[in-house]
This record gives sequence, structure tokens and C-alpha cells, in this order.
Amino acid sequence: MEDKEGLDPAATEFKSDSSSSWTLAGPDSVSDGVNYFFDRESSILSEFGWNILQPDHADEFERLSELDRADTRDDLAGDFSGSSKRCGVAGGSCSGTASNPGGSAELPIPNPSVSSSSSEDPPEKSTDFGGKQPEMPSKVRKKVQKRIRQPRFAFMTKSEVDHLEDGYRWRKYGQKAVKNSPFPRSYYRCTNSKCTVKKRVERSSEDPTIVITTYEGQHCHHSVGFPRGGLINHEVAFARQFTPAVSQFHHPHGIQLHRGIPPSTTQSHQVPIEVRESREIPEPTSQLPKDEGLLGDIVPPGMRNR
DNA sequence: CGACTTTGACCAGCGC
DNA sequence: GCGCTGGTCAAAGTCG
Repeated sequence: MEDKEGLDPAATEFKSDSSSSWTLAGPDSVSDGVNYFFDRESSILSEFGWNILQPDHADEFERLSELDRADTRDDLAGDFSGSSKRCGVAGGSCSGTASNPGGSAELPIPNPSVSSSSSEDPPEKSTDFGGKQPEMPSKVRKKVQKRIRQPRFAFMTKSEVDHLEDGYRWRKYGQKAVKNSPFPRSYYRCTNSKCTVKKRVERSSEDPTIVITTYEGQHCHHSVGFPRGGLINHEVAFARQFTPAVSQFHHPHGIQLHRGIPPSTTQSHQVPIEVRESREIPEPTSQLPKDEGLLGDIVPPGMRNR
């Protein structure tokens, strides 16, 4: 059932979120492909509560990020408040145990109660949402659970398959029709009982060939293995980013997603857009992860993936 | 038989 | 207060 087989992650886009504060850069300095996304997907991403910023505007992005840190804390609660009711629970487990999930912990959160930063949340309740809490009635659980947003990362992938292989195993737990979109949104949870990472997969209503995958939370375990064929695709790389060890990775200029992927694959192709979550932006520059190999090479905007 | 998907129902947050 | 919407639950069905 999964499209895993046919998956060709060669084309993924990436964005991260936790602040729900995304910025879209202007189209003038990007390639057509990028423009395409910025023009068409911004609305969709906005629904996620994200704004996209082009890599070319990294500097600007950084500035915005700073602003976000200072001004949009409250947005964290606002943007997704209507849609992530139980996310907080999800965050509890892995992130709670993770030393510094998403790297967001480094940022002072004036109002932790509404912050999406899992690290700020007490690991209390339902640390294991994936496994639920059998004892506690769902209603009670819902009351107890405060929505605590996890850092989120999204990929925009031009692909014919919906569910991209990322090295982890996922269990689908829901599907919903999305307003203003003919395509349903699917909800997946990591099958690891101790891991509460979730992801949503949906197609762009504007361009059905584009799949938007949103990760929420961080894996507290290693991937189960590489996708069939032994490819290490970009999504794997990004997924790994969710592990505590590399969760703070951010690159100011984007990410090359092709490493290890046969460039000739046609099923999907990467669209050179990087989307990041402002709150997770660490110190500008010079913080390239040593793990970068996992994440791929940094390539100039417009040159990526072509 | 276990793991996974499907799908309708339920619930909470948000906007009007 | 009410309706809409997104997110999740959980039973039933499917698959290997």
C-alpha cells in the first residue's frame, strides 16, 4: 500500500517549523521552479502556519528570525492552536527525553505555556502518545493534554507517490479531507512505540504533483534501516535531523537533497526551496553540522537540484 | 496472527 | 453560541 517502493525522494523540499512563523521570499531571485513554489505553495504552507523564505534571502530570513523570536512567541500557540490539539502529547515523549529537540530550547520562551517548544514542556503527561495511555480515558486525557507544539519540518516534494521513504516506519492513523483541496491529508505516526514523531502528507491542491510532507517531533531512535535499494535519500537525511544529535542543524543557504539519489530519477524531482522554522535558526553561519554529510551539500539557490 | 490501512466518529479550537 | 475545520481515536478490514 505504501508507495515506498516507487518512491523517489529525489525531489524534496524542506522546511522546518515550530514557530509557525514562516516567511516567503519574493520570486525575483529564484529559478522558475522556485518561483513556482513560492507562488503556488505559499498559501498552502501558510495553512500550516508557515512562511517560506528563499535561501537567497537568508540574511533577511535571519533578521526575520530574530524578530520572530522576539515577537512571535505567541504565534506558536495561535497558528496551530486550532489544529494541533494533541500535538503536545506527541511532543512529550521523544522530545521530552531529547536534550534539545529542534534546538529550540536554547531560545528563551517568555510564555512556555503556549510555546510549541517541546523542550519547554514538562515531560509529564502522556509521554508516550504514540502508545497512548490505555488507562486514562480519552476524554480525560484530552483535557489534561495541553497542546504543545513540536518543532515541525516540512518537505515539498515533486513526486508521484505520496508517502516518501525516509528510513523510518510509519503507521497511518488518519486521513482527512482538506478544505479547498481535492486531495486528502494523511496522518502518520512513527511505529516506534517510544517515538511520537508524526507526519502529515498531503498533495498540493495547486499542483497535484507536489507532495507536502510535514514532520512533527523528533525521532528518539535510529531509523529502522534504509529504504529498499539501499538509497539514502534526502528524506532520510532530514528525518535524521530529528534525532537529538543533529536536531539543531540549520544551514543558511539551503540543502542539497540529491546525495545518493540517482539524478536520473523521474518520478519526482527536488524543488529547490528550503523552508525553515525561524525559531530554530541558530547562530547565523558557521554552524554547519558535522553531520552535514547526511544532509547533503549546500548548493547555491537556483542551482539546486537541477 | 501481527502489522498496517481505512474510515466514520468524536473532540477542541477558532471565527463569525 | 454555533458551525466549520483539523487532528485523533478506534473498530473493522486488509495484507503478508
